[in-house]
Amino acid sequence: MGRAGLTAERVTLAGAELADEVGLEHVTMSAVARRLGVKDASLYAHVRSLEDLRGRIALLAADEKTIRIAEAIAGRAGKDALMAYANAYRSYAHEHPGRYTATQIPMRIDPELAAAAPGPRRAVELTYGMLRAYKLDEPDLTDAVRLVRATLHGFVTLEAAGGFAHARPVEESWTSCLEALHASLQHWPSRREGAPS
Amino acid sequence: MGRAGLTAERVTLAGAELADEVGLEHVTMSAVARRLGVKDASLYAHVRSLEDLRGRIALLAADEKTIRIAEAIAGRAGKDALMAYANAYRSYAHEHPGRYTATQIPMRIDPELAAAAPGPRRAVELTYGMLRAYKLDEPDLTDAVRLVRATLHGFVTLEAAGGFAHARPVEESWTSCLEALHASLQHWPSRREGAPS
DNA sequence: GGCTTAACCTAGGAGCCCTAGGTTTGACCT
DNA sequence: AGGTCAAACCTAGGGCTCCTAGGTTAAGCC
Repeated sequence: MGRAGLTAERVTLAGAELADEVGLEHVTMSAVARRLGVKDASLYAHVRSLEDLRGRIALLAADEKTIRIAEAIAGRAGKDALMAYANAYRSYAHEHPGRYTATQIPMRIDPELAAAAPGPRRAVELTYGMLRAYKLDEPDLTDAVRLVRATLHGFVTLEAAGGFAHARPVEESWTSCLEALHASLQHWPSRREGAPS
Repeated sequence: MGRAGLTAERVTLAGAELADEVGLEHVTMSAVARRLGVKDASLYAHVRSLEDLRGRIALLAADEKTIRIAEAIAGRAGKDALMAYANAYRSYAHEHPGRYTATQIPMRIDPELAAAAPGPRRAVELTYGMLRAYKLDEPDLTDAVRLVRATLHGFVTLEAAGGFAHARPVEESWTSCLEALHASLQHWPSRREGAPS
């Protein structure tokens, strides 16, 4: 039988696809190997361990998500940018639930591997840049970044976990929450006057 | 050898303790059995499966967390109640990280078991009650509940995952975010005038 | 004491992670 | 074209996990 042409990237991608289909917790070495038509032992030439594989999936997801967001907010500012950011964030989580949950694992990733991945670092830069229009100064700016990340992450994960059982359509709560978030940023507590539309 | 006097509750508690010590993903039938001085097969008389055990831990955690919050907000209202609620929420997550992560798992819990546990249902009631002082009407009220839950859950999980690497002390960001959240509730977008202090 | 129930056991199958060491393949070099 | 070498891929197997089936033992009740 011919060989599959495996590589760390291909293994990671197979794992990511599997994660989206069956959930990250069911991503196993054997399952990935089966999907690639290969024995599980063969994967260890490309990936150190299952945990390493999960870390690579997380890094891949971070990169993809960052790119999505960057495209979405390009050329926008203020409220426009916030909405684009949030919607890109949420739609990525919807389309790639397994990859997204991979990003929440406490990062015990190979440091040199993490250093090579631009995703996480760039994501932070994007968020700071997106908030620039609200004219916040440090340390308020960092607090605001954390509020935005917490709100989006929290909403998306609660939604995925089925935490919103009420009759009210989730979609409308989502836009309401974004409006409220925008208002928070505009009238940040420790600040005097308003900010852009 | 004498018998251990196992019961579903004791097994669940052992699992919860283990989860807080080593992380929920390392809570295994064998590990719980070892901790109880019993063979793993013996646990299946009390708990249907590993997933069932995880669900029971989640329910236990939901109950405990709800009680904590209820005690914290008793006799308070408005901003006072919001702060007490949030701090109780976060401190529970800090003290019981394993139990807390159990609450985020997509609930495939035995329905009749879930029906017997008052935690989740009561938690919702508490949150709605806590927000009463902000005088929001449906559907804004539900949206606000969702915003509060998302913000708290998001902040706490990002914090636990080591997502706040910046120099800014997390504690101060936390109070900032709560101030912002309070302001959001006070000036909810679709509403005219302000609300209580 | 006998009976019932439940608590706890041993034995074992199947699947998973990962290591050690062997074989084959493809690409490059002369 | 034939030789070389590193990589890709394999088989074999140990140890751990979840879970089932069926047997034994203790506790409570008449």
